[in-house]
Amino acid sequence: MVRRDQETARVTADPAPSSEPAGGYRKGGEARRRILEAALQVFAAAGFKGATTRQIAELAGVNLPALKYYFGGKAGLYLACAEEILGRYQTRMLDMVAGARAALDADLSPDQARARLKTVMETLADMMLGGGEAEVWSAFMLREVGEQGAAFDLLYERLWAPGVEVAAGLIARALGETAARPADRIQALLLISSLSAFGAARPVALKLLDWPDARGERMSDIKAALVAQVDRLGR
Amino acid sequence: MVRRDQETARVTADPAPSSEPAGGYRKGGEARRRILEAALQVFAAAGFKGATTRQIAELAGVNLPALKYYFGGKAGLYLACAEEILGRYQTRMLDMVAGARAALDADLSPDQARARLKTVMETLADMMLGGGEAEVWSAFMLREVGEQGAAFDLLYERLWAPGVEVAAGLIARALGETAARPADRIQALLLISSLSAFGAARPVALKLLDWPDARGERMSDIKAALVAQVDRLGR
DNA sequence: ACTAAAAGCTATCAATTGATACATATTCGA
DNA sequence: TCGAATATGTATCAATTGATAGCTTTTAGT
Repeated sequence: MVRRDQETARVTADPAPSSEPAGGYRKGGEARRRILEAALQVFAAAGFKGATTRQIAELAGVNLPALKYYFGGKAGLYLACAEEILGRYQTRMLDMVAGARAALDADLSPDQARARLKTVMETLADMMLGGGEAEVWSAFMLREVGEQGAAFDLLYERLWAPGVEVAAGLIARALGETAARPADRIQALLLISSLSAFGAARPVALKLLDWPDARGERMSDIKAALVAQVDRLGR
Repeated sequence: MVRRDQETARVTADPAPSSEPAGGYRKGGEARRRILEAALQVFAAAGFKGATTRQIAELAGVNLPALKYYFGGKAGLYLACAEEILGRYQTRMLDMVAGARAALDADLSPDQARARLKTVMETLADMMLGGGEAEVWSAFMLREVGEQGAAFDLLYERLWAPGVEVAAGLIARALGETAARPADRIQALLLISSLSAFGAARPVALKLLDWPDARGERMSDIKAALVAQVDRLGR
């Protein structure tokens, strides 16, 4: 599977404005946004290879060459999706992560660290499982984790590694340690990965629990279980 | 994506012996096994749609029509893989699961239940992460969980549901309950899903921990974290 | 050794898919 | 209003892919 880089692809292409078109035309940016939104959904549902450009174009309500025009091709569109997700995720999580980092740099008590970790996990659960648009982002990222695709490094450096590191730091502080040990990182990884029970494995989980969905009261049950796990860390 | 049923596919085909060929020819069964083995690996790595029949044929060292000859087509081969996995998994886990069930039916003490759950998790970790052939099976199943493909029902009924149910039963008993409550099932799901940190998300985990692999001493660290989680259940 | 069944192989087809050449339409600054 | 930049559309290509028709080779029973 050859995935040409977005830049490389656009060298052979003609006028394609990969970033936002300069002028701000009436319909131009609109089509670009619709394509990106459609691509997010289709890529999330089918992965890079499974998604077809025709599917995306149809869902976006544009014709096929529009994808090349705006993103240089399928690979460029995929990368643009990853960057879009990165931006949106950071917008949502930045305050919380920055707050946790600052608190860790200052003197955060073990109990405070534990409380913060609970909040982080609840927010993460809301985002990844809550039925909002972030659910699509999570599905996209989950595929990328498995496929080791073109966006892996980007998402790893900017999202996953910082996220796990903060969680590991909070765990370490909750246990009264000065810095995160490998065991803390393992616990952080296990904790975050357990969310996949209702993410990637949701069909199994819902069927097994005889739930129609994972909203409302049932979401509260999930969060309660997560909080309980945090509560018991190191005790 | 149209996936014809294996049987349907074989109606139009000619002499294809989907189950083991009658006679027991010298080379016949050998080729069939090689195809199945190759298909397991390729499907696990690329998913149903991502895998190509040519890839499988090449890895198996056979020509393309051999796939149709023995399995009726790509869809039939996929189903055969699922059944093969089911069989192999059950062979490995049956004793443990049956033992746990029997113990639950008899009077198992909370501490005994907890110890048994630890063993189950360690065995599961060895299978899913230990680098053996079962790792390929796990990858195959993980894709099926996400894609909700043709083998979903089969694997759910015969593998996932019984497995989670046993784990939930052990958790319930460990907590001194008489039967598994929904919260116990949730905990069981979270516990098992956390293994995906070193399954589907292994590249991320290894990079983050700066590990070359997850074997030997490092596997012990993972198991220790899992056992610790079980140890803290309900405490 | 002979025959029919079983197994294996080459060549090719039709459908799908990503890409793009090329024509047309729209927008906006002058 | 004119023209260049921008945007959208149609038609088509070449590569990939699953499938299979038809031929050859091997095997097992006699």
